[in-house]
Amino acid sequence: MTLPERTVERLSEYRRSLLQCLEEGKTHIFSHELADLHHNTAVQVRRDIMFIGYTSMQRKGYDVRELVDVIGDILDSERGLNVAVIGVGNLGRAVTTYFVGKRSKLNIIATFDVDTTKMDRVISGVKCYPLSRLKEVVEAQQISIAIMTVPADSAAEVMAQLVEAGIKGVMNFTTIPLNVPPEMYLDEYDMITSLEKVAYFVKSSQK
Amino acid sequence: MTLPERTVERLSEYRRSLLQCLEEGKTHIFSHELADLHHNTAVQVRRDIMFIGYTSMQRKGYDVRELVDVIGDILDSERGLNVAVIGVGNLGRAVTTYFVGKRSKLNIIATFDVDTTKMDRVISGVKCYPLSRLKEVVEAQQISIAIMTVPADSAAEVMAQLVEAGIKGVMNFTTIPLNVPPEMYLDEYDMITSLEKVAYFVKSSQK
DNA sequence: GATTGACTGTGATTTAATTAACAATATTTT
DNA sequence: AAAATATTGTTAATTAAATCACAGTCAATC
Repeated sequence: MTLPERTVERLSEYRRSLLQCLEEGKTHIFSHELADLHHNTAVQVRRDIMFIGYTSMQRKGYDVRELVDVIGDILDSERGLNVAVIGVGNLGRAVTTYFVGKRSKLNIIATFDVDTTKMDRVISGVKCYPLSRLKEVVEAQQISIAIMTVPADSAAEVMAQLVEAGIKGVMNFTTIPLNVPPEMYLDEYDMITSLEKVAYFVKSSQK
Repeated sequence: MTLPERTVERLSEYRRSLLQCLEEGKTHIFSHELADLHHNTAVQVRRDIMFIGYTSMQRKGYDVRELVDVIGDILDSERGLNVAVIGVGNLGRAVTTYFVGKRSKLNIIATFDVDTTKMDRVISGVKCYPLSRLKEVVEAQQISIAIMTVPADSAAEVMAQLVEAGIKGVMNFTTIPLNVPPEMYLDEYDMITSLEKVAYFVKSSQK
């Protein structure tokens, strides 16, 4: 059984808040509290939690620790997954520093770039390799996920190399939509679209 | 009438491809061609275009130029909207350079940061102001949209200042969900969630 | 000039996601 | 210990989004 996409997203977000709760020493949390933290309703929270089959201490709210663990069982792979960032521009650097240090089963363990002057640079402890060594490094280090932050004009070509290298899932931040074979999971995010959407709704609300 | 959120997103994406077509001298495009460019179906494209009330030259496909203009009428504000980037870290810089130069009715015209050593630095032609001058600059330059790229721990406080300054729409890239008054439009994007989602679907597909 | 083929535009249907409604349960209050 | 309260888990209803199915149109072909 695979969960609805939106539920997966929300679980990831809930977990972040729950970990925060743990740090603050909060051991139990009600559905409406979790909802309030996420522009969300209590019913939605309960529904999401129902999907993963966890059930609470009735009337005391959810046990934060347990819930974190159950979400972990769902979202994380047992041994963790290795991730590479492709393209060490501003965005690539931002993403890399963003992730490193976040406790997680996802480890960014390599970055790649065509620009050989960037080789062996280390960003937040992560080493940069030449793109030509992609396949070799991906195989040696068992990297299964790639984050694409290359310029739009090289995206298609680089994508082909990722497929060839055996990457299983891609997070695409370039502004052009990419095509991938069906067995590969692809998620795309386009900042310009997001901003245009904000602009549209701002505009609509004003008149 | 406001359009469905997803339609708005897709229109923004279509426009990008259409502009690309124009550059290549392609004057007409079929719904299925546009669909193929966007992991999408021809019906969905036609439905989206139907929403904006444009109708094609039957049988020749859509007139690319006209369609770009119609989408512009929908998405863009007449005089354009001014945008500020709040937080000049890696991500803030990436976003800024990303946007500048893209022909668009959205102009990033200022960045803000608390770190005063960054003042008067210019990123891709955009000047950096101290956060303390937010309200003043926002009013003087009629900035209506903010892109939040500050560290998580200062996000809530900065958000309050944005509200106070009269910002109408916010694109939030910090990892904590923000609360805004109902008249303000907020869109949030969380890279960690996206990546965890990719990991989940990679994991699910493998067993 | 009838017939075919290639598209578009759109009502009807299906599927996915959210929300409402409420029974069940545990806790506190009276 | 009965009544009131707060909260969950879940079925049913609703809404939003995507897809199907097909009539209508134009241009090309027979």
